[in-house]
Amino acid sequence: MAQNASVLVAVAAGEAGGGRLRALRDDGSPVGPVEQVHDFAGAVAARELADAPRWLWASTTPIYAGLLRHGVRVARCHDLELTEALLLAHDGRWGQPKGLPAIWARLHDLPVPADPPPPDTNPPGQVQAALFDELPTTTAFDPLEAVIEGYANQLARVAEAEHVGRFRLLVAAESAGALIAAEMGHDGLPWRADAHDEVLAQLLGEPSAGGGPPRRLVELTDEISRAFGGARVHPESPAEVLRAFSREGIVLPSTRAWVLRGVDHPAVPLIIEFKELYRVWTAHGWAWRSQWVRDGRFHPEYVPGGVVSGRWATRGGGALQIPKVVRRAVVADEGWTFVVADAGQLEPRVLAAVAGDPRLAEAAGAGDLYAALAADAFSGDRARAKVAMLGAMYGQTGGAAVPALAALRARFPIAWEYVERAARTGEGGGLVRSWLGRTCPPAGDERMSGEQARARGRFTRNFVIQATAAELALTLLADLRRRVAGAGAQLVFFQHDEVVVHTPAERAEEIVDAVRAAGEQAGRLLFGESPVRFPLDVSVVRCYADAV
DNA sequence: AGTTTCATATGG
DNA sequence: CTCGCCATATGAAACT
Repeated sequence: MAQNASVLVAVAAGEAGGGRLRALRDDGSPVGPVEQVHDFAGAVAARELADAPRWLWASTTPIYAGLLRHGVRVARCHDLELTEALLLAHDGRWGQPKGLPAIWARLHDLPVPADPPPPDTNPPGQVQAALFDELPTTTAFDPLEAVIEGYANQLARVAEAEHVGRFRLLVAAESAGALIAAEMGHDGLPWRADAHDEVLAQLLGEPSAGGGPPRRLVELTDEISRAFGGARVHPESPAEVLRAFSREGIVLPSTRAWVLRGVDHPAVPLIIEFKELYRVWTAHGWAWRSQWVRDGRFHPEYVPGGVVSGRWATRGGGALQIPKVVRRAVVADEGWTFVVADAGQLEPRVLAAVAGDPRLAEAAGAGDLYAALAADAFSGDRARAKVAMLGAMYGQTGGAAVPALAALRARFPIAWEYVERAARTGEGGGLVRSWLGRTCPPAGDERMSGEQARARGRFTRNFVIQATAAELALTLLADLRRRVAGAGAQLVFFQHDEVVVHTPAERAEEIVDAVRAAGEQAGRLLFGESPVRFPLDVSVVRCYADAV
């Protein structure tokens, strides 16, 4: 590549499919003039084919959705708004407006406009960018110039981060995640209506004609009413269920399933079954499918960085809470298969790595961390080792796990101190960061009561682990995306520590290797030559429900 | 009637 | 074992 070739291209999508582009050097300084194009997607596609630059834009979600609809994909980008959120939080300025107009206004000492509210739940296919409809009308504001200025400013601020190299990795991973989220939402998760119908028919019976409760729910309602002596009870109403029990002399604090399980009454198993089925009917039944599945694909709208810890969220569709039974409907296309990979025991492994506790790291070098932990410090009792580990990461203080926690503390003092320190920082009103530098939001109130402070301590204690786990998963995903692109496979689902690849069946072994390589690479990128391993449980299955 | 909160389920 | 973390989504119940 020629010495002055640009590696970055700043863009601003315009109206009617047009847009403007400007090539930049590595340091963010412009190389050539502003290029005005009428076919924005076409221009991006041509440039991507020529030398695959890093695309610099205000926000991936709206711009890339438009490109994807034109069949255009890119390898790399820098998402200005997501990066701004990371930088503001790193600076203790969580929650300030991060949209392009706000970024620009801060640079020019002008009043900072509020960000537009997130869009309401969109019906599938209607996700549309209105990004540039709501910009200030100031003549000085130019979206493309604002993107370029904002980038130069962000480069300088990133260089001031506490751990610069790590923070750069975080910015890259966050931006790559935004590309992947848009692609996954666009491509969708294979969803077979006939298999879904089979599950629903088996659980619920046939749907009723008027959209009312299906046969099995009607039957259960009758049986429950009979179990209460014949008076009509609506089991979907917790208040009514509590009243029905109290008429029988049974007073309950709630109708939660685990409370009911402790009650000896003929209605209990019926109510529990009703709740499970009612849930499937309302949240993942026929109505859900007609809203979210089209042409054999479920299209959720992922929100990268939507959770404070850096995990993704979704808007609508409940993609991250698909019940296991319903996953029967996720079936690979004919001649295709799924490679499902799950980063097991991710959070304790992350703790071992970030704390640098050699003894815990040794356990985390094993395939089953809890078993290794048990052999080391819990006389082989794996279950006890696991509750102790979870209790330490969540800040458990009471219950049966207390002696196990003491054993953990005695045996792994360095890891223990790492989470304790995070908790103390939170209790004292301080901020904590993930390994790559994602910073937690500040406490809501300046002065915290004792219980509030303890709750805040549990939050910051867990944040340092959960947020680091999220960035390991994101790094893995970004690396995997590069690896699967050449095999004609697609990433179709991602849920915190689990990824599903849809691949031509004959390429499955290649994808399995790619997944394992991505896992190892992600561990190395974050933690260098740490002995901690991040092994993946990998299944090759035609149906998602069959993944182990 | 429309909006907010509660209760309960699901996922990690 | 319901404890301690992060979420979304639904309908019912409680409000304005």
